[in-house]
Amino acid sequence: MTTQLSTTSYALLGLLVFDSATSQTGLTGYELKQRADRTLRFYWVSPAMSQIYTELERLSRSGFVEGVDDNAGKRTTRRFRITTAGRTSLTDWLHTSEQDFPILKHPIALRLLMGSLMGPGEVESMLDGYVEALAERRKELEAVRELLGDNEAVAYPARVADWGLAYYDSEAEIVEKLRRTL
Amino acid sequence: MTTQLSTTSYALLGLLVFDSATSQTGLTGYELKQRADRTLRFYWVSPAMSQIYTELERLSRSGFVEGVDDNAGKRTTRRFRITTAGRTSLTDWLHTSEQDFPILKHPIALRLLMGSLMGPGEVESMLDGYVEALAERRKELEAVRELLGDNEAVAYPARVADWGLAYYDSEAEIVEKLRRTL
DNA sequence: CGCGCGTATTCCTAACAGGAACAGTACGCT
DNA sequence: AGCGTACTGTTCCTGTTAGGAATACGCGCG
Repeated sequence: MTTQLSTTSYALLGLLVFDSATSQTGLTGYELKQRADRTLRFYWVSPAMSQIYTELERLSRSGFVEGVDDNAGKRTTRRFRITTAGRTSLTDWLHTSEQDFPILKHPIALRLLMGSLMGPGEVESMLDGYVEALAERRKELEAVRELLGDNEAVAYPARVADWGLAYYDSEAEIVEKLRRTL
Repeated sequence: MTTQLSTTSYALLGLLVFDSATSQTGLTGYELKQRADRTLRFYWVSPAMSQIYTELERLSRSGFVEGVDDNAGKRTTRRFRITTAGRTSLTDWLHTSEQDFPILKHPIALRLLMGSLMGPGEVESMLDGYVEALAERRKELEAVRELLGDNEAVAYPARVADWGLAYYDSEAEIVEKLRRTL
């Protein structure tokens, strides 16, 4: 009897697993959001704050995470750790679930589709802007990649980062080539 | 005073513009869904039926589309056409709005992040499965591309399709290379 | 004629985004 | 010491989106 969770739930569980490798105390919702912003957003979405807290609530009810009140300092916050049940659920998911195809929401491609409704210079400058944005993104991801180094413990995250970098490179190349055909 | 619409709204308006080039009668919500499934889903999401109808309702209230009852045949359906106001709104959007960065929801990359929690063979077979799915997708998009041909009227959609094909190729290459490093 | 499939629409529910609101904490500046 | 500001931490609200179930008509086929 496995409780059904959303992919985003499992993504958060994953973050908590990685945290548990180096820390006993667990993470607050706020900290979880920061980690998601740093890494998850490149390959998935970084969930809204509101969603993180509701997700933690749900995971907590299912027994996959446990929230402990932290009274260090006057202010009380809740720190969440993954439970063994949570670990099991996560690995079960990794083993069994259908992997579905990536979803792309590509506003630039969508606009290009209607390129005939735009002026000729406009399409070009849109694509140029996109190439710039890609370079920026690449730089951000590069910083993450360097942080990972060649540490064996984070070999998989490093591979994913490399994947992302290669993707940005190829995307930039495709768009530049495309721009020249206009 | 431009009414604020979602990107998906504009995507639907775009479909209606293209339709209006070849037909007077307009499209039903159902037909709109089919067109979205055929083309939009590669670069954006194909909205759920429920969303298409609510979107049409909203667009209709804003005066960007007009719905006409169609009594040909015994059954009454509503067919929607874009209005001149709708056209204006769409081109305004193409001209002025911020273009934001694509959003990728990549379940495979997400799983690979947690590769250390999976068995060694599992990661490989996951990637293999993905490469296969990519090939299938590519074939579907190729069919769309061939439909477009080198017709000047759909030059932009053809370019977007080419972009998509190049993306699938590069993605497959990256993943295959990645798989070899495991 | 009855069955199944494609067409067409509506409704319901849960997930999700985004931001406002609120409050405590830390730190530097004067 | 007091003040402002930025960061941390959580909750709430509203609207949007996803997904699927439910309904119903039409058409063609055995």
